[in-house]
Amino acid sequence: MTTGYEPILQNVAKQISLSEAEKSFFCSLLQERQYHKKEYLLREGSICNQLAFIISGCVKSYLLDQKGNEHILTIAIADWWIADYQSLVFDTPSELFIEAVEPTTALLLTKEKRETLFARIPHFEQYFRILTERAFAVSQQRITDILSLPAAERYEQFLRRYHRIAGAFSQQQIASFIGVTPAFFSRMLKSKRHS
Amino acid sequence: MTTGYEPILQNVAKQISLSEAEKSFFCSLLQERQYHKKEYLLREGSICNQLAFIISGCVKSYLLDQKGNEHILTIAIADWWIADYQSLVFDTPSELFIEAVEPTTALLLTKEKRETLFARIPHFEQYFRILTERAFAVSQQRITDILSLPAAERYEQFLRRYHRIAGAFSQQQIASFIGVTPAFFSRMLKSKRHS
DNA sequence: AACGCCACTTGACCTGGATCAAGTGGCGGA
DNA sequence: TCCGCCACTTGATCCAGGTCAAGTGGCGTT
Repeated sequence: MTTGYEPILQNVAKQISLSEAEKSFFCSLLQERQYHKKEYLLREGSICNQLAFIISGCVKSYLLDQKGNEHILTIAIADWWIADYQSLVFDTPSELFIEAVEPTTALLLTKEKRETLFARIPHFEQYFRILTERAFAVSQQRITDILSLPAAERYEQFLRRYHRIAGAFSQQQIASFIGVTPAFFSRMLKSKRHS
Repeated sequence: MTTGYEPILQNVAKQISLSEAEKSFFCSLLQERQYHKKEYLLREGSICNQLAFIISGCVKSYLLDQKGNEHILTIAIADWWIADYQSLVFDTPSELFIEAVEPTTALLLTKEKRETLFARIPHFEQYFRILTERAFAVSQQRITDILSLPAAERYEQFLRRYHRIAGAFSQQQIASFIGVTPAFFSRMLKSKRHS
């Protein structure tokens, strides 16, 4: 085992405990990959058949609407998994792009290899169950925020939840994440400053 | 075993197979409960410590914003699970109400009993992993819909996904689910009719 | 038959946020 | 040092959808 797998093993260890042999088997299923800034992990139209665990860097998933506007669905940094679950779970062509926001290193786990993993080490079912339950909870919260809060308060929420990484994102990206245009977002910040 | 557990056993059987003893143990953890129309399964402020599997009837989860407007987060009918995952997973007071839309029968599984279930029949980890992955995928889709589609198209999506149960809901509720006011929704339907 | 209730409709007006186009300003490259 | 690019700002105008208040109409009760 090289040391490159330490971050993911630590992440797994927070939920379940594994023998050395199991760790080793798990790591053998992963593939390390580097992405340069703006490189795609997934393109609209293709089927998402893998999950990516971010070792370093930063990644976003987004869709382009009819007018070509970008809407960011998720942001992932080190120690997070990212995938298009819609496509992964239902085996349908993805509507999303997943793209590196900065130079990024990730560990890839294909759908098939994940099945192998579940078959050999059923404990991983628990790991992914817990992870998905959390992701689902966060996703539900995002829906209620969008439905019930004005843009300025959605921005507050964003700052509360992502302040550690807010610096890595341009205003345009943050605007897209909270669901407003860059122009409106700029005005919003201005009105915040003198108040 | 009474026959009241058939629907949930069939639902489980779609994902995992169980021995008779396991089925019996699983059912022993469930509690059946009836709710009349407008009765609450969960109130804002309390901690959600159970999941509900709907046997018959119909249930909605929603939040009330500062102005008292209702925003429906999810709709659940027979054969679906419902809970406030935000509250369940992070042990925080719920911001949601969960309420019966019609007379409803549900099977309740508390958080603690679910843990017991996982400890005794680890296979249930897989069942809940699969369920949660689907729920998460649907939830992500809902976010992209809200971010990228105008109200009329969100209504189309609603009809596509829930047409079997659309009849059970008043216009006000549908309006709330797609995220518009009843007044605007009424106008939207009108303009749809002569076109 | 008359009443009350509740869902829905409709009109007049308002507003958060979008659109489009013209700046400004900082910073990296040759 | 100058240029070009790119992120951000700002102004003018527009529009989807909200708000509020006054109907309409169906249906269950007495």
